[in-house]
Amino acid sequence: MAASIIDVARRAEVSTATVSRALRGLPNVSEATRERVLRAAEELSYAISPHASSLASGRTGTVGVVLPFVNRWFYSQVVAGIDSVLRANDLDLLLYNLGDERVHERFFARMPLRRRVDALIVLNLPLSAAECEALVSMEVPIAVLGTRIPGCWHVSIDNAEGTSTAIRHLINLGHRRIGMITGALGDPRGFTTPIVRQHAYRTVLAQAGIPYDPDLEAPGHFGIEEGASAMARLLSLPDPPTAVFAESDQMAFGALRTLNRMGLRAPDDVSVVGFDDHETAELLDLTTIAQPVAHQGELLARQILDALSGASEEPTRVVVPTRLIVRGTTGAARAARPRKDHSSPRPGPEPDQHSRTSAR
Amino acid sequence: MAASIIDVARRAEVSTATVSRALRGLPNVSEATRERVLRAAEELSYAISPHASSLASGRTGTVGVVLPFVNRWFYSQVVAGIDSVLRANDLDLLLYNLGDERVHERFFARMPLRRRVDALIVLNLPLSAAECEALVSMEVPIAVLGTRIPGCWHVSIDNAEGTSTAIRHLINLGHRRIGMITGALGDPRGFTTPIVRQHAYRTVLAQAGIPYDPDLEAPGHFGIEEGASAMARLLSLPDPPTAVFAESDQMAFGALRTLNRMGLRAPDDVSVVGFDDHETAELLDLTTIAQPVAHQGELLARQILDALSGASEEPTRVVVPTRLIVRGTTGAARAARPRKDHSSPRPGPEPDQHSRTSAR
DNA sequence: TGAGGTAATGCAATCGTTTACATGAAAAGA
DNA sequence: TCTTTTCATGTAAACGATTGCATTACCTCA
Repeated sequence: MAASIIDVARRAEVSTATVSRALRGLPNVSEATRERVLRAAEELSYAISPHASSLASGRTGTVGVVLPFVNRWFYSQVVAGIDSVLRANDLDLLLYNLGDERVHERFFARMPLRRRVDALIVLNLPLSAAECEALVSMEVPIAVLGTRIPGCWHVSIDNAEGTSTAIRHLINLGHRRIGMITGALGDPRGFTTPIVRQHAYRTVLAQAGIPYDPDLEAPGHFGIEEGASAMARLLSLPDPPTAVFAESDQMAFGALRTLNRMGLRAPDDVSVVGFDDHETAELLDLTTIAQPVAHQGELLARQILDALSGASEEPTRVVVPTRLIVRGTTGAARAARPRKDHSSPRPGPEPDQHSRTSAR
Repeated sequence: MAASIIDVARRAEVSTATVSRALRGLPNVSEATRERVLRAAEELSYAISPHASSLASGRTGTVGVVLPFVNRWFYSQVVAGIDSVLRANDLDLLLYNLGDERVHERFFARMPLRRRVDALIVLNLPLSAAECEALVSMEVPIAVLGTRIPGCWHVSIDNAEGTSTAIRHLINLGHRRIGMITGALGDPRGFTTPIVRQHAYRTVLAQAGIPYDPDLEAPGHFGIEEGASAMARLLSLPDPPTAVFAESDQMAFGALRTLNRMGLRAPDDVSVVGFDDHETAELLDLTTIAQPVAHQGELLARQILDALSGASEEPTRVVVPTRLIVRGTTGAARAARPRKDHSSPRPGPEPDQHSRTSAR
């Protein structure tokens, strides 16, 4: 049906080898023949068979992208970034959405990307050692966002730094009772980002001489609803926080909604800081730690291009900066206790003893 | 390096044909041999070469998804829906993001999906007749969301109905000066959805005996920012609207922000209705027309499965219902004029003469 | 016992390229 | 003028499956 390279060769009166070379712009083809071939291909509306080509050449022209949730703002943004640079280099993008645990397992049981892609981009996936091993054994370049896999290319933000900045911002405002709405900490699969952030949170508090209180860490699974209930939990504490750091804007949104529904206001009653600078953060006037999302996708794709072209032999690791964006949901701690005062009157404000820098 | 079917055949002491059949679970293979083959494959950690397989069989096991913006909430949601059912049927998803005009053109110039996918899913893309033709000429089943392409499978919402419902809701609340923040109407590429909605908007107004005023239609390009400035434009009219219908929640968000910044409030000063029921719509208490987004993706994928399995010969067309969700941004029209009253005192309220139903 | 049927397997052509190598002609150098 | 180079092109062997068409062995039934 569809024309094959043989038809083109016949029509241009050359061999298939020449057609192949001419069409791919390889050298050692005379201008005259090249043109003849191009014309023939055009006339037959010839389309190369990518599969035959891959089979023969061993290249697939395809990059696999594996991630947990396409439909979340963050990931879709990263994918867009990846797509833009991949596309510009004529690479196809094969998407694997492994949010569902079953799908995840099945993926690693069957490794459907084996021999199907020239490279792999892994976004923030929680992986067991065996799973990392499985990916690495595909023997293609791999670029990873967030997590670390030995021998792979890396892009990430400095989560510890970002988190510290957020917490220090709150401390500088005089807050001492600071809650954190954590990400998927309970998740048995173990995303690493939340762990790093939690650690930074604790460290900064410790540095500021603020005692650690496990009750102030409430899990929300990066969702709006979960963020909302996490906030509800925090507010129901005998000694509720005067400020809350949510490690994603979405959870912060949920938190704000809870405040609203309880008749409280940010920052008057509780200050709230998010993470990401989600597109609606500005809308809700949310103070947040911004990270360049789509840009990270572009960087990942660039790394892949480098790896593929052999431009740089050794995998690189790039850390992109975060930035504190102060908006309307954070403010100075009030001297008084927020509303619900059961017990334990708080000791005086005594601000800023340890903390110094706040943001860049 | 990697084991091929020949190695497996040798090890299991059968022919490659038998290996192929055994591995794919075809009949006419004795239990004993099948097991032997399976074991051999396992031991060699054999992975089939998808390209060789495609080349020989003519099937690719891949579905192409072509869309304008992966990073917008709506599309990422649809993609997630598609992915879930495709994945469950072992089909791969090749993503094509054609937001950029250049990329779009290049796509149609080179048709990189030709011979590369078993089927195509097209999301809401503005296509010229020639482009439709080009897609159809790929001779694979095509499922389309939103737009219409003759001979293809279709999923869509009833845009006219959804819009009418929104507008009638406002009319029933007593509004007579109703603005619309339209989508990509100015876009030379011509998305069809905005056109349908605009038409419905005009029709309902006409039915209600409300005179048409072109100034009340402000373009926002489905973006928050654009929605915001569209609202600003509407408010700066000599006789500004008392209610505004934005044909996407994102634009409605922008509109709300503008209201906020100008010190106005919904619904007290202006009622606002959105479209989509975006995840943050509830957060902002936005009245909106809800549509089942991920579900539409699933439907598209199912259509493709039907087409591929030959289950149903004729392409089908499914229209999924929308639903008015009344939240806090819409309210009864005030008798008085909103703030800015330059000229033309409005005639009395005279509500609901024509309109009847509001929602289901 | 032999014809006919069926289930399991093998043979070999095919899918449509790429690419190492061979070939020949023309250009360059001696 | 006679080697060498260099460049354009062709030949044919991969690449790694799938599948139509035998072939074989074993049943079944008359």
